[in-house]
Amino acid sequence: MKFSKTYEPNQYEPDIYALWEKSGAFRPKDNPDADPYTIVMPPPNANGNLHIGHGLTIALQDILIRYHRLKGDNAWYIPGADHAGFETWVVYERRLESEGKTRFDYSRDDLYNQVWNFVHEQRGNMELQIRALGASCDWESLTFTLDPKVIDTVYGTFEKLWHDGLIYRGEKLVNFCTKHQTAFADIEVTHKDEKGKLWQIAYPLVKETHGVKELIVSTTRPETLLGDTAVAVNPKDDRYNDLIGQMVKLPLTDREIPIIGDEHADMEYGTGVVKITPAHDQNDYEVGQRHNLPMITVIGYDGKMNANAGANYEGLTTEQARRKCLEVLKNQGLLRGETEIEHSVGHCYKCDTVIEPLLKEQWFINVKPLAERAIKVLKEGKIKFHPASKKQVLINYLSQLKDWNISRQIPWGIPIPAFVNTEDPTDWIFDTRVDQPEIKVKGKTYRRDNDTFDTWFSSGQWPYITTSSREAHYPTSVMETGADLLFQWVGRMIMLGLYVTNDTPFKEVYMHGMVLDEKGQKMSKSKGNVINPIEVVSKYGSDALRLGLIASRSAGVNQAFSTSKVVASRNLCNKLWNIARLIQDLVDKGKESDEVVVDNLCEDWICREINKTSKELQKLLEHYRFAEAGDLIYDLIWNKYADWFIECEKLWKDTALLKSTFEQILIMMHPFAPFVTETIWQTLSWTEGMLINQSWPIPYKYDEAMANHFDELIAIITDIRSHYQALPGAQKYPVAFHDDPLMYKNQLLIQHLTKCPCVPQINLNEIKGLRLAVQGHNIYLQIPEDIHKKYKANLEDRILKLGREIETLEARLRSPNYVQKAPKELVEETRNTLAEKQDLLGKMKAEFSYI
RNA sequence: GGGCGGUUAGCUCAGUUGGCUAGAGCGCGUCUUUGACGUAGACGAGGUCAGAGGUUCGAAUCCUCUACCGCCCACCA
Repeated sequence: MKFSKTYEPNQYEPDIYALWEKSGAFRPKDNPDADPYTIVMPPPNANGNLHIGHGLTIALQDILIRYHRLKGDNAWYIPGADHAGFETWVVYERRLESEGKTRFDYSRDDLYNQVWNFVHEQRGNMELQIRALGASCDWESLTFTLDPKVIDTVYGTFEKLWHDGLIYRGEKLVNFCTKHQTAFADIEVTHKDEKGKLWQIAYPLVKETHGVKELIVSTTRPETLLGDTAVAVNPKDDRYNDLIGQMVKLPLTDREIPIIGDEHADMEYGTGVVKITPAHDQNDYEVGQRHNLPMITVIGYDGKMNANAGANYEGLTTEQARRKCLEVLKNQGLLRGETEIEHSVGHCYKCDTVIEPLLKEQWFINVKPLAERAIKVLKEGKIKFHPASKKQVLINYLSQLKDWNISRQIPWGIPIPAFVNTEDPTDWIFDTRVDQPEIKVKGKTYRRDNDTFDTWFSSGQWPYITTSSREAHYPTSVMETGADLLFQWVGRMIMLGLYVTNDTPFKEVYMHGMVLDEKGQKMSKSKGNVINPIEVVSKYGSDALRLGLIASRSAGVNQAFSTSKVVASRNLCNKLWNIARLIQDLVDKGKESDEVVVDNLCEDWICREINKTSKELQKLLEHYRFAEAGDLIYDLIWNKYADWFIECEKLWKDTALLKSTFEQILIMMHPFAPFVTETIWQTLSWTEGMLINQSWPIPYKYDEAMANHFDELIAIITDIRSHYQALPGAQKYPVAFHDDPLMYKNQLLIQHLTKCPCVPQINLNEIKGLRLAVQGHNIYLQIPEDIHKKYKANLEDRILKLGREIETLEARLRSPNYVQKAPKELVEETRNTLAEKQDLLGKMKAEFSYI
């Protein structure tokens, strides 16, 4: 294979990935002397396409995994696929709808099988996309969330919770979507602030007391009046507390309901009287529990008023019922006013239907003991968070967490392994024979619960399920996922992990923010601003996407996608490619020598820079500072290696060192740009094996003084170039020096890098021309006097600038506080710098006066 | 109502424990057809680090307040 002029990612990426995969490079090495390093991939939806967020998540995880693999750890990156219960079900139900069918046309088992086939038709796509992103994951360990081992573990956990009394079945108010016909956990409900109305309605007292004839309640939902079973006042409220125990006539009905005293009634709000509808409002439900109030359900699961609402209202939607109630109340003179308010309304996160709190029998987890344990562990600092602030946010959330409803009324998911006695609805048993609608136990018939688990109940167990075949890999090293999943997923993994394994599921958590569109807007299909990562890959390459995504991005912060960053990254890959092309060329033409000898300034210097970068890179990656790490390697490759070292080596042509340094650079760059680095490795004539399997570089030996000298040379050369650019005309003038060993030894190099005509050594009495403003050197551009005069303004600027710098330093040293209190080295350094600058200024001024 | 985060160059953003001349990419200006790369090279311009106060020898960085902008949680009838 040869190096083409530009790097064409598409030409190599699929083959390179196949090479890795076939060779088994993604499998953990299981080396007994090495440390395990484990990342579990948050499983993408099995039947979905990857979005740009997956691009980021895989980039971050794969950088860590490849880095640790190079460091010699037993790196294990475990891929997954999520059956995504509700998400997938919504997609499938839409498809049924388009065929004119509904879920009620089939049995649950039928539907399950249909969706199973649907998902398996789609599934390969997602996996191909993960490959295109370069994820070096162990495909043999791929776990699908409906694999038998997952279901077994989930059932085991359910059983354990059952036996420990942490699972209960109860009729409670649940968040119900009347379109999707299923309940949700609290966290799945999207709350939106909306404009609404607050109506005041009079409830007449049955018996006038102390001159009070009626109570006025305020409500945003007049239609629920039909289900009221009390009105509440605050027991401390002197206006009303002597009415407690009296009855009011419930308008629109012939019922009489009691006035009760309860703290829930806020004296400050409205009239201080609140209607209580235990069957349709969470607060009222709790009031109802405290006061043993009857619960009257007036809204059915279809979202329409039911028979309890009375013949006038039955069959109406809540919206229609609301209008009718208001109209009748108005006619009866009981509607006493309305005010505009803004209040928060729960919506289904998929279809936006208003979530109806409805009474339903469901399985709940008593989360309190689980949450308390998680809080304890978090407070002890057992799990490190990035960003750190997320830890407290999670603790706050867990502290107020309510019991978790894990039942879902959808057929796609893990069936709940519970059966009820057909003769006795309170007799539930645990049994895993969920493929049978009915079972017989001890002569009694039990019917299967047709509900499935909340997907997060199984995902919450992901770390110990996926690592079960290699126990040393649990707890996993780091959980890298989106910041939006802190409560939904991370919190639950911690709770369930502690409960089932007595250990935290991971040692650290890294959370990335959302990738927004270029304008900083959230991406969504409806806005049409979605960026497809695979399109970016095919246009710029997988590495460019990866580098572009991690650039300038810090933990937990939402940030816009930037095409210009992807382009810059693509250019970097091309740069690396061309460095390879040049080095290969030099190697081909050079003589055989494999001994690495560091004998030029630039060589000491590049060895030092590589060592420094390697050390710093390790530190940054261990602290999850991906963007800074990316910048650092960029700077090494482009600004140091290519711009200085390679330029110098065009003269020295030390092929052994070129080979060695370039290999080190490829290794360090590999986690960030796996494809181009491996492609280069496979293309170079002398490299063996695969880059992915190499070891992190060992530091070079070099001479620090030599490296420092090269820094001086850089300053000198830069100054010369700067003058060439600023001087009138395009003429390049000789660079003369006096009493300057560095210059003496590097004449050739200076000529090569500045294109100056010559580098003469001169005597003291020959000094003339323009002194370079480089401390500790006597270097002069030999420019004619007339040019020198024309250039006067520029020189004055330089002298003034130097003067300002000196003033700053002097002011600092004038302060006795600074001299006494600042660290000694710092003060010493300031003094030295000042002296050098003063010396230089003196010389420049003296020489300037000749003009 | 509670909590979290942001405000740094024209744009998008970095800036770890306070330290000397505040960085990057893109954009901008001038120059360069040097056989690795024009997806390039060289040089350069551009910042009162939102505002006010405080701590400190020293603050973009720590503390307090203010303004504006986001996000999350919460049962406000």
